[in-house]
Amino acid sequence: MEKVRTRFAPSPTGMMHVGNLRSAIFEYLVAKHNNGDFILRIEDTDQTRKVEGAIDFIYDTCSLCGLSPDEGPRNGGEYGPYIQSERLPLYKEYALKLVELGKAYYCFCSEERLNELRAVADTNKIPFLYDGFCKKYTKEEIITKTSNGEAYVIRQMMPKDGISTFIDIVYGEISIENKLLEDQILLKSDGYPTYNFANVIDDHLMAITHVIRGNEYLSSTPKYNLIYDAFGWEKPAYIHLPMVVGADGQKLSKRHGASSFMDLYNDGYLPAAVVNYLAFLGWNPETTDEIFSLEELAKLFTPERISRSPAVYDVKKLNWVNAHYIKKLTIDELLAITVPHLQAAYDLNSKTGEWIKELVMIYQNHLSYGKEIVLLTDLFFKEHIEISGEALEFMNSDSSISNTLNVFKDEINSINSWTIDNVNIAINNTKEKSGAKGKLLYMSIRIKVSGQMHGPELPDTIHLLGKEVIINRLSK
RNA sequence: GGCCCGUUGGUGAAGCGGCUUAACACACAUGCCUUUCACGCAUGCACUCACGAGUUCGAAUCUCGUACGGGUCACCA
Repeated sequence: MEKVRTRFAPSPTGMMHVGNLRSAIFEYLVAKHNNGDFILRIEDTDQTRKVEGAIDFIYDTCSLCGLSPDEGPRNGGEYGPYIQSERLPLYKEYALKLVELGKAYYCFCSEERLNELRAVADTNKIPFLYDGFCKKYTKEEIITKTSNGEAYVIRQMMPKDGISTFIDIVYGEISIENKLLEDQILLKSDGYPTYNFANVIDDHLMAITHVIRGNEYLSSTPKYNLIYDAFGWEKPAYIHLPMVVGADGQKLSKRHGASSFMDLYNDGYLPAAVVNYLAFLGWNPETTDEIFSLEELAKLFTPERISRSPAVYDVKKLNWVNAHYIKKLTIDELLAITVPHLQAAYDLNSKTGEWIKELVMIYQNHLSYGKEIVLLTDLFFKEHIEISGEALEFMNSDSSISNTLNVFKDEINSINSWTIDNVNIAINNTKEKSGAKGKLLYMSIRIKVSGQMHGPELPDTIHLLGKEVIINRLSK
């Protein structure tokens, strides 16, 4: 059997969006499930949108996520080059071949004429399709025009009747009437190919067996198939992925929060957790388990189980998955994703390394992502804490509370050696001397010293806060 | 507007003609655990699968229509 080859083909336009990453994951998974190769190809045919450094970004994201390409611009391979701007002569050669085959033609139409055509279509409320005006030129006319330096593009010549049908592994049989297909541009006037052309040429030349991409390409796939047919090439298997949308059902974009992978990474999300979560966007294994490593996913992954309906990118679920991974982290790994955020937000100069370590540790089970540590621990860095809302209500709910807190303050004061055990003894003594117990004892103290109703173990919290701060807060 | 795709609970999502009295997870509620909250554990939570019709002994599952949502119609990918 021929070796399975998939490709991730991003355009280097900046950030790597979670939607792109998710495509890359699926592409990687299909390849690895079949012991195949995963290829990285850079589609930089739009010179106006090119962003410097974007290729590094793509590589960094892939390597953080464990999606290392078997072939690509940095590591090479026998099908290179893997950057489309370095393959320009190839596209021209194939475009010209297509002209010779009568499946493409030169077009000299100006932008003005095209705009007029569009305006007419618009007022008539019909879809705009290029009218094929330039098909009329003879070979001689074309030679004259081009040697005069007239700008031209090369357009694909579409059949005017019949129906094109293809099978998509996810969506099944898709049929589209040929008369709806536009004579799309293959080669732009700047000599660069369009995506529509370069993509097909490269997929074939690079021996890609499975084309995996977003379902926005579903309706244009027949156009690509026509190119394969014109050259007599074998067509790849198609796997179109359901779109990733935000909670409002709209296509995922900036306003849905941190949807660039690097933003997530910088906020202390773990790549393994993000990959795990993203793999479940529009796919699931038959089991009900949800936590899998990349290797496990590769074993399990079958494109037949990809869903057809849009997948909702849900940060709450991501948080849950990420929290799951955080709970398994070693202390050093945990420090790595939290301490930089603490440093950025608070003055840590007066704190010892031990203290910071203890702080981070008691929050390990409470953390959804690294940066959240800043939100959760502000009670350790604030000069004044405020008691309000439900917490204030609780403090006013029983007249015995202020006496309990006074007793507790005395107990804290009498501690000589500041240890968690001694803090515990102080709490126990307070219970005996004041008669307060359970919630009335613990919650009162918790609120008074932290201002919050939830948090890690109370003795741990008190110990970390320090005797001086505790006395201070109990005195207010 | 034409064409293509989708529509299961508060949310995400299984289900692919009888094994479904519709998984599982998040959220929520209750109980247990912990001398407190949380964590963890247990239990509960869709008399029903957008709506209408049809096929069938039998439909969330197949067909058609309607409604709603999305995608696509660039010298962008």
